[in-house]
Amino acid sequence: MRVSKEKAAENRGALLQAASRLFRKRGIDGVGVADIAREAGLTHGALYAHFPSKDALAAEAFTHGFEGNMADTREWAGGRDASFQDYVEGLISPDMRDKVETGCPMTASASEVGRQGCAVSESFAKAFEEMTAMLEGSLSDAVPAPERRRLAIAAVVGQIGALAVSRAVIKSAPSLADEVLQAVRETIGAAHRAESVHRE
Amino acid sequence: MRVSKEKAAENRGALLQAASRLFRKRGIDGVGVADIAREAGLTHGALYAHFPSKDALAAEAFTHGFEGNMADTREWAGGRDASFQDYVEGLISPDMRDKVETGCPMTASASEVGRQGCAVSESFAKAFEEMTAMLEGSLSDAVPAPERRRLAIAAVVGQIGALAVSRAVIKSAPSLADEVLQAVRETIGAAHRAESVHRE
DNA sequence: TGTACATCAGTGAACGCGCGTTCACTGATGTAC
DNA sequence: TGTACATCAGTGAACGCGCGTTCACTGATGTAC
Repeated sequence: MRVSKEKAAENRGALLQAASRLFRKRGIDGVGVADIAREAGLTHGALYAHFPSKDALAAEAFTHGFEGNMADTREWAGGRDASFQDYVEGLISPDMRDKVETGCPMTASASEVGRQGCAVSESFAKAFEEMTAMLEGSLSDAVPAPERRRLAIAAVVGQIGALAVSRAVIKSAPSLADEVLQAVRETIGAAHRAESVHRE
Repeated sequence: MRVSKEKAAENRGALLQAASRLFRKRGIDGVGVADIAREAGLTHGALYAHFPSKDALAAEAFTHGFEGNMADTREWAGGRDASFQDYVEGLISPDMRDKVETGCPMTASASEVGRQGCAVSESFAKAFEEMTAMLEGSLSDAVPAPERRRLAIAAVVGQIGALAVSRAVIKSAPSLADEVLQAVRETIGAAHRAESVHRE
């Protein structure tokens, strides 16, 4: 039965939200379109009125999840006027590791994206650039411009790698899971300090 | 029909080899047991004479692939008496990114392992420790002992993260794919230099 | 060494199930008069 | 504003297919005598 434009837009949003959450939790290959539709309170047929295929949904859901996560991060950072070091401490932490379903989709799906279609790869690349720009902006003038981008890229990669590894080993080696996060935080901190020009 | 002990052991090895290669290429959820058996020249039923379940096979295949990759790396490193910097340059490179099927299983499956069973997590943790120990051993006395392990962990995480990100964006942003590798290499290099004690 | 037979690696059909996608249909919405 | 009707979001059965796993069976291997 037909539904109002507002309701249709709302349903589309619910599908994106459900897809985004489930893909992060169980992986893109680990979730079926029926699961997504059910969580959004619809049937699987309705999904195809909004998205041409699962792959197209995956790409949009990736962007949707990333934008939501970026908004949360910006709010968190804005409240404390976050420095680069604040970002590194906040993003590469046990809290972030345990927040899979609402956390960063790049981290949740890093090693799967290369096997998905081109649309998902594009969503990932855009998200990576946006995250990098945010971190780059948090670096002070003490770090010369070219090294700013380099450090920002390394921090984002460090977050993605550290959270993925920490999640991978937490079932069998919980203390290693925490050690990994700390090691990456400290190493990025050391590189940050090394690249800073101190003139007094 | 029954088969000689030697042939059975050989078939088991072929199953592990096929599983290991396919899991790296298409992901654990992206490969069926029939695909694996077919590549090993057997039928899917035979697989269950060697492994109790797909999950158990995945854990063994992970270790198998990792051991093979470690042997290759040790041979490569032994030939040139590799330093920490050599490892970083060699492991975080476009060559390694393009070598998915025979490359490091940790890198190929990083974000999927957390969703697999405990056996796979254990294989991952063991592999991570082994890789870390190898890199730690490559660091000279110029770096104090506690920082050696920290740098080694960061380098392994850096490799896993950098290759995963590079593979994720290569379809849509090839130049970013290379930039990421270089940025991580240089940042680990900077941290390495910063942690080295220079007494003259 | 030769024979009888238990073992078991491997086969292939079958199990129930969930997958992504399609499609004829429904009926409230939105529009044209 | 009231009525007639085209639109189309959503339903649910059905499509063909592949999934992981089980199992009765085969027949060469390995062993006991």
